[in-house]
Amino acid sequence: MSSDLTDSQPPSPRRPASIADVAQAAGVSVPTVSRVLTGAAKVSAGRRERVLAAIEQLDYRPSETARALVRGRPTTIAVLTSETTIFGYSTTIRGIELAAREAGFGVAIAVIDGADGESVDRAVDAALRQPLAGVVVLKFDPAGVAALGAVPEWMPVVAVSGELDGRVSQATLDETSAGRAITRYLLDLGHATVHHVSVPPSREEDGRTIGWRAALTEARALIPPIISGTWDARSGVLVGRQLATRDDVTAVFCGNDEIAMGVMTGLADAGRRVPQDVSVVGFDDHPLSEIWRPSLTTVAQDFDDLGRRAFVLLQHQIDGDRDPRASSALPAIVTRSSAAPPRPAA
Amino acid sequence: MSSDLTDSQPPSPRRPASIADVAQAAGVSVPTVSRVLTGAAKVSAGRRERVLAAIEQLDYRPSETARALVRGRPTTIAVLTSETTIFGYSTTIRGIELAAREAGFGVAIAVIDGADGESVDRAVDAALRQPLAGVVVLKFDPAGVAALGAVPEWMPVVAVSGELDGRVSQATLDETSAGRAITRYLLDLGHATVHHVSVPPSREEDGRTIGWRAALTEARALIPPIISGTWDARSGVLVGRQLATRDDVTAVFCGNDEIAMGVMTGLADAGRRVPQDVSVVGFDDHPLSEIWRPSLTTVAQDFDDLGRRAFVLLQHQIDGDRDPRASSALPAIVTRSSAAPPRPAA
DNA sequence: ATGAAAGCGCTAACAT
DNA sequence: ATGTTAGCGCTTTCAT
Repeated sequence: MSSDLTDSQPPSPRRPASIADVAQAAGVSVPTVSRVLTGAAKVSAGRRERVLAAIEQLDYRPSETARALVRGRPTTIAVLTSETTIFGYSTTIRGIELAAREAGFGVAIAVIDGADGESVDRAVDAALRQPLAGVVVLKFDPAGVAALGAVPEWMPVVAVSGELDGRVSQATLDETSAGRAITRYLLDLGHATVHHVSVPPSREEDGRTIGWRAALTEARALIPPIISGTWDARSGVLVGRQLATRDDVTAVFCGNDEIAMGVMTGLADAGRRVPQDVSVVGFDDHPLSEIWRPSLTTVAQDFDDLGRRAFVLLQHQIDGDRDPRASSALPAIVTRSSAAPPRPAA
Repeated sequence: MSSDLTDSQPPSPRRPASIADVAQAAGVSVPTVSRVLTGAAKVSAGRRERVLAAIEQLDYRPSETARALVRGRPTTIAVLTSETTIFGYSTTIRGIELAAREAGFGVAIAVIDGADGESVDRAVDAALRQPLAGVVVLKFDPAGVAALGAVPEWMPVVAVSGELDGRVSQATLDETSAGRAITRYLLDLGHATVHHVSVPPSREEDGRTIGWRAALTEARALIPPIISGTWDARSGVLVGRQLATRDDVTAVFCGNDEIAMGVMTGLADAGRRVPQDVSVVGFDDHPLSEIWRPSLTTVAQDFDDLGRRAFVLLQHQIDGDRDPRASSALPAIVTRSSAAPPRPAA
């Protein structure tokens, strides 16, 4: 006798409907609502209908927090990252998000402002203030490395990229092999050696740099000094202009595609042609690499998949697997037009 | 057969220590432990010491889940977006995150897979399962528009970009004025008219398209049919090749920089020079626009600031302000090298 | 099949 | 300053 459906529009409250609201609206007990929600026990068709209708009408969504409390496990994971706008980062994050959602987890994101202790702690603290089932740390750079160190022992965690550690689960792309392969590719084209413009490394030396050196060593080629770039493509332009002044530079392997584009621009600004005068290759397979002219020969990293694998690893941790696992994949060379055999020496 | 030799630590309980365990170990009441944890009230030095010691000894960590449940005031906001990898989106998200963290809020991110009802509901459900203080919807596209409609009435919400609505708080960039200004710029350069390649609009017609038409109308210029592009720069290449076959096209205004780069590539592939034969301008000021050759004349949108403004608006809503507010800013033209006066007619 | 009661771990309101 | 009493929103006994 209480719930006529006439009061169809409740004065939109500033708070979400609770399970009690639904129970009252449907004229059943709270556990009954819970039962239709979870399917834990049978509910008569009639009551189930009324409950479903009430849920619909009140736009009710169960509170994951309350569920987490009673079930003992949160359903949100956090991604710790220093960057969200760079192609590799954002694509990895998307991969994590997709995989997490399929598994019923939400994703929170915490941006680390810098690699210094205070910035890192602030970001990690901010992230850990919410109930978290686990954390994925994007360890593409020093800030990520620092962040990983600041995550408490007891928190399930997986690192993405970076040096293989063995003490923590890790999803990686085999940059070393890829760097070696693309350097080898340039060498096989006939270049005497390959110059290298690095991106800010997450450790002493990035995998791609290590691979580059390995290929050079194997080929007994001269190992030129590394040129340090930043994440900003504009730094590549400067490097390109520098390189244009040197006759001995015929092939350049850049730490990522943005830098490679910058280098090509700098080279072109100074009148050198790519690939006729200088071959340039990148790393990542940025969406614009194909559009760029000459189109960029590069290494395709499957960041989406990297993110997915990271989440799978994290789920193992969350499910109680204490042993760190590793997941690696081999990036593939994408041959386009920015690399060619060197011109015969004058 | 009971215990391994390695059982050096206190009998590691299968469950983490609770506040009750700490209270018991310290010989105080549960609220007292809570008080030293939160600092909500004074605790005598002696008891505080014992509590701290017990916490240390039991390796106790407060359950964020329980805290979240009891506090009621959520400290997380969610960002609903269909994209995380496109420059404008990811930069806006970063702006939101930074502003939110400064204010003590965490940021969850929910990706909308498509504009259809089911995808939208899934994303909104995923986001709303955790306690949320509010939601920011990135309404750059149809999926965002749909998502905004799926957010419950009672939830504080702000829309970013899109058509001005008045029924919801909204942070925007004045695309219409900007589109009009850059079209005007091309007209003033001497072009008879300006062709327009649009990006997928969030409504019938994007602000930049409206501005473009307005400028053309004001100048009594011919209004050519709109060419529809996608978010993929490669579609721009195709458009560019098409355009290259037409003698009447001397100026092209593209809906974003990636498309503009694609169009320039298509034009160049077909032997047309930019800006000598055709002027091309973009929208957004993508980081690579400056590196591109010829460097791209475009409209700089301050997405970071857009994100910040969105959060400020959301905080008003969260603080109880029921009235929708609007925050707008005017993007600025960045003059570079991809636009020039038309060649005198043959 | 259903409701009443208990309790997850914590903080807040109310006592003292 | 400290303990006692109530919940937060939900699931899970345990009766019926």
